[in-house]
Amino acid sequence: MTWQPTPLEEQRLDKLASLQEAGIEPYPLRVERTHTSEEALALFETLGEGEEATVTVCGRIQSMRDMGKTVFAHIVDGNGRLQLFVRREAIGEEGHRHFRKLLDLGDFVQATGTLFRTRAGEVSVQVSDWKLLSKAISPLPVVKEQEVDGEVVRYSAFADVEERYRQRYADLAVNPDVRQVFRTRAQIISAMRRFMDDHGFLEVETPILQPLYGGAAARPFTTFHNQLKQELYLRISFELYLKRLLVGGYERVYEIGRDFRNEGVSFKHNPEFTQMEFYAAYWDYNDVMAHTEQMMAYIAEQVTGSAVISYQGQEINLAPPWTRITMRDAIQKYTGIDYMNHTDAESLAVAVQEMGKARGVATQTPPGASWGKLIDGLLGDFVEPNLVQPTFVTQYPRDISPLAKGIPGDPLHVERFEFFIAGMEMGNAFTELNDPIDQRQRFEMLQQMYGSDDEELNPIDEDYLRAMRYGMPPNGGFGTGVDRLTMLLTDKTTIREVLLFPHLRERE
RNA sequence: GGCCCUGUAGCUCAAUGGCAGAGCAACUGACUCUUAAUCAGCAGGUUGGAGGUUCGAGUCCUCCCAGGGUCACCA
Repeated sequence: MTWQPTPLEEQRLDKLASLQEAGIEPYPLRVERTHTSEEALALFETLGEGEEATVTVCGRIQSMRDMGKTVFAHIVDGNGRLQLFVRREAIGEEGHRHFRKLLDLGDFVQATGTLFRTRAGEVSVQVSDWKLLSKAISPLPVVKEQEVDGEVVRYSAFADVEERYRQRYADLAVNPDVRQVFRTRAQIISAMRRFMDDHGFLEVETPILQPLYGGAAARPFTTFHNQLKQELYLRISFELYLKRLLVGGYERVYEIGRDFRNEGVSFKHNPEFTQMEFYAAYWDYNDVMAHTEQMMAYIAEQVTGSAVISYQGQEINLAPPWTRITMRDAIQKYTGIDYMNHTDAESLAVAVQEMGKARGVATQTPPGASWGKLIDGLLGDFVEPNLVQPTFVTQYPRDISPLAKGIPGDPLHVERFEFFIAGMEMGNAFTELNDPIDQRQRFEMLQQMYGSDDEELNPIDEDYLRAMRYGMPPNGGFGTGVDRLTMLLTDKTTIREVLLFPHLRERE
């Protein structure tokens, strides 16, 4: 949609013209900053009696209080804010008038002057010269803040969630706490990367555009390469490529990147999301569990200063060791059903229905759901919400775990775990299947289970099987959602608050 | 996709079916150090969109759009 200036924008365009008439360049090329606001404030504290310091600072005008002869303005820069004290005697009649009349909230300015403390006690810049750096045409939402008993109270905050997401730049510009969320997110990823690097893992990048998709049960996005005349899929996981690298001789690899799943959006689902997966040769899922709990505690400590965090008013302790419970015990504990007494889908569905009736709760046993799917459904409905403290749920049904190694003597389970924190699934891992014959059978079993028109059915990846036939070391693998981890460590209840530009429906 | 809720000035919000309002921002001015500055004045609207009921609709009805919640779906 083309831009039609609003009346407020027309006023600012008029000011822009006045500035240019006065010979002021509204979008100059060069900036002469000597100090950030933070540095300027620190510098002032080091000054001795009678000492002076001149600084040139830059930032966006956040507030302006015009007292006639004197104008007080706060500018905000990357890490803080600073008050400008603009006095007519100090900068001359014209500079004073232009500052008062032609600048607006939202403009970027540069100001030069000496640091001093006002009568009210705030360290400020006594401006002797200023320069416009960028004229803002559209008014940012006005946010006023006041300090009451050390707490910052905000007024008229920009709060409409839809507009905040659609215009994240404006959200970030006026809401410092939002800026902080994404700093924390960067720290989380940085700490995760450090932990992996320090444990001998090699960071790699594998294809996002893939001729075949796999590694998860999800519908992919499809696209097309014109010159190759080839249909391509955006990856739904990294798994099959990372394990090829173990065949190639790397012992420990990981990747942090974007996965794409063509599914519904919700408070914990976005069509593209960030995952970290790793694979370690000679590890089994017990080793992966130990690594997981250490890593999560490390990240929390690095980011929040403690392995004990607060999420939605609940205290959560990420320090190892975490609770470990088998799937069978977990289901039994929270539903009363021992699914080993119902080892086929039909019988288990009956047991689930009876349990639901007895407890007066709705249960879902969709026709055609496999035994494993039913168990997974019970986990999601009855167990997951209770797992507030970090918990590993271990030993998953084989039929929903086609890439995990079986447990010897147990035809129904595999060495797989998921871990849960704050009632949310945070990750998935297993002792990886490295037997190419078994793997082919698992893939073929899936083909029968899903039916050929089910889009969640992964095509059989013959190249992956070929790689495995060259010999893949036994290994443990792991995947976790970085967005959900960020939600946890920033105390946010929706994934959109931790994505800079969450996906929204197109308007009009 | 089902159900529920929401959409009014740039921002935050009012308005029993009866003249669309307030605060902040803007604009005009006053003011010797203010900090949600203050004071005086002035302006700002297709009430998300399209229909309908009614003498009269921001308000009631239908459809559509967008968002939120919830359920379904989603390893």
